Amino acid sequence: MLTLTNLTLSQFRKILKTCSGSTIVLDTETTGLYWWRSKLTTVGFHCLEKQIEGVIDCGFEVVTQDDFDRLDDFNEEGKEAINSLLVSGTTVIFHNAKFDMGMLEVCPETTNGWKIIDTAVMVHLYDSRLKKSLELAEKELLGTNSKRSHIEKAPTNPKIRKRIWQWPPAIRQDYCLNDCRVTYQLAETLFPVLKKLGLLPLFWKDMQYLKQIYYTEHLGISLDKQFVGKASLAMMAKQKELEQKLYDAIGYEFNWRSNDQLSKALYEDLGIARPINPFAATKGSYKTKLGFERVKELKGGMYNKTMTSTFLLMEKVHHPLGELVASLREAAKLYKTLNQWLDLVDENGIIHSNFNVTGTRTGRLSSSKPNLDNIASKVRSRFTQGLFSGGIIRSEEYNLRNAFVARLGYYMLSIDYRQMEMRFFGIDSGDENLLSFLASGKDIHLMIALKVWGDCGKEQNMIHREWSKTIAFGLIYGMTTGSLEHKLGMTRVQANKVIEDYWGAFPRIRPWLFETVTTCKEQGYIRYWSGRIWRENTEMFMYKGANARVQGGCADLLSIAAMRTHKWLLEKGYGNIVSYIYDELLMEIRKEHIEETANAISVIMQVPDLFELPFLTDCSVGHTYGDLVKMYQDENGIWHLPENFEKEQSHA
DNA sequence: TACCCTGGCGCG
DNA sequence: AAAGCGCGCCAGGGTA
Repeated sequence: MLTLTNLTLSQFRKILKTCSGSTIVLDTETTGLYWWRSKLTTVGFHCLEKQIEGVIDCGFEVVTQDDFDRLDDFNEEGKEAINSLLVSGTTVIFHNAKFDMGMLEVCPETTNGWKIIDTAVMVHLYDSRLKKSLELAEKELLGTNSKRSHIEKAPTNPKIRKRIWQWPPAIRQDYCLNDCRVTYQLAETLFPVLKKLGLLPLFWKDMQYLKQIYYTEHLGISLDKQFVGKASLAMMAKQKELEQKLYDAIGYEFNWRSNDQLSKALYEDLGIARPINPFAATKGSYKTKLGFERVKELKGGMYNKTMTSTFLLMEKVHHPLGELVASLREAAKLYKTLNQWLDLVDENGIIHSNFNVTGTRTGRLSSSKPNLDNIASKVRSRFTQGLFSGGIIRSEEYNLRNAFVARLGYYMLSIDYRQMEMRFFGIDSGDENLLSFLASGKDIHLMIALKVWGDCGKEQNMIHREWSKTIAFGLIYGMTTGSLEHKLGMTRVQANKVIEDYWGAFPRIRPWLFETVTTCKEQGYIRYWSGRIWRENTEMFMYKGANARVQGGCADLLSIAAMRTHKWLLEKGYGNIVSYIYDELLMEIRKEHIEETANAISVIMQVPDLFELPFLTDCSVGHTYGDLVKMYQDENGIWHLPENFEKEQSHA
């Protein structure tokens, strides 16, 4: 193997050209972790076939702003070289492809059709429990730790040791080359393993999906900075006001974020009676979902120490300060979220969230920097345990989804699945009752709610429906009677009745769960409909496989629907997907094509070729992610813009 | 100082 | 150790 360091750009181009059509590894060293604002210091490559590896480097330690600015030429030329030399027939291996591709500004989708292999995704498909950093993947799968010797050569100052861009170029280049070699070894090791496990079709699907997600991340989503600024000020004022109220009530100032201090203030200094913690340590025997009798002393429990969760404060303490603390926490949290967005927005007002393919145990995407999956909606949850999510509508500046707006000439179009997990559970378990409920279009949660609690008036029924929903998932995924008892403030007898009603409604729950655990016990993993595997070796956690095959199965379904949607949108030129939120695709669509798109994508998302039962959707439209209004579906199932849509929207 | 863990809370 | 599941982010508090 010929190793070449300190390459000039023209040497680099020449060698890269000789590797065209082969399999190569590319790795970059950069000034940070954000592809859209960090800069390249180093690019390494490794090609076993041609017995050559090499690295180009900016050639200096990047310390000052001046140094940072000096990187521009190197970046421009380096990107140009890679862009022009990657051609169809070449396979490029990366560890975390989206990042390196972002730094290099290349993607086979938009350039010359070369092929991607991402070793981080390989690791994830092999065993989603493993850490995906190159260092830990190497340790786990190759049994070596080659980074160590390189890091030891780096400057000893702990700050600089973490900043590769400040390392001497020679050490940095060796480090980068080493990463390339390790990445190659990972690919070489894992490829036959994935093949043997029958995971290659899924792997290639994920590589295709990766390119699409790369596209989505680069397009980004437009942030309304004016709204964010306004809301941020409002939150700050609200926080100050509520803080003062709390201090006045307690009688002194303290750090309310510290649960130790808050607990002391409430229960000691103010003398509020300490609540009995419903989630405290449980003793003795209880029945598991599968009917096993388990005798055990469970240590700890939730909220056992400080008893300051909103749930306890509001539902058990019943003191006005509970509401105050909850509102204070909310304002503070929203304030921090808004400020994070201002930090993460690019110079064009665009937010580039990361949609991580390797982030979850089950195969779902996760979103980070910022997380677009958990943005507070206009409906405020009241209970932290998720038992009740209806009721309180947030005022405009509290609805943070208002911050994400459609670009000029576009509307936001959201299409989500109706009862996706219930539907999937019905299919996966083959539960006849559930399937017929779903096929009939009946509101299963409401029906169960009426059966359990009776008709208590429309408003109360809707609350019961929310409870019913949570309980349904809880029971599918292994919630015990004790937990249900406490959460709903029921007696054991009542809780048992609720459970019996559910098991009566969905008789396949228990056998399906049992089969999942048995399969996992036999082979160490379970396999979803999509072919993805979920591993678990510890028997007492195998019940989690039930959730995994539903949650992960839905995720793989959505990824297929999303790829078909993306393709359709590109062909039509009507707009783009801007976010993927578990059971929902958020799109930005040209105003004049909303109805056509809603109808076409609804059908596409049903994936009628994959399952007996179509996955029905709901469509909503708006100017922002926060003001989506449900579209109207006529008797023929055709979607239309809501009545008076423009009029309603324009007042805002 | 730089981690690591935990609690709290937003979403599906 | 863990018996509804899956995330990410922030802040506090303890430890090396």
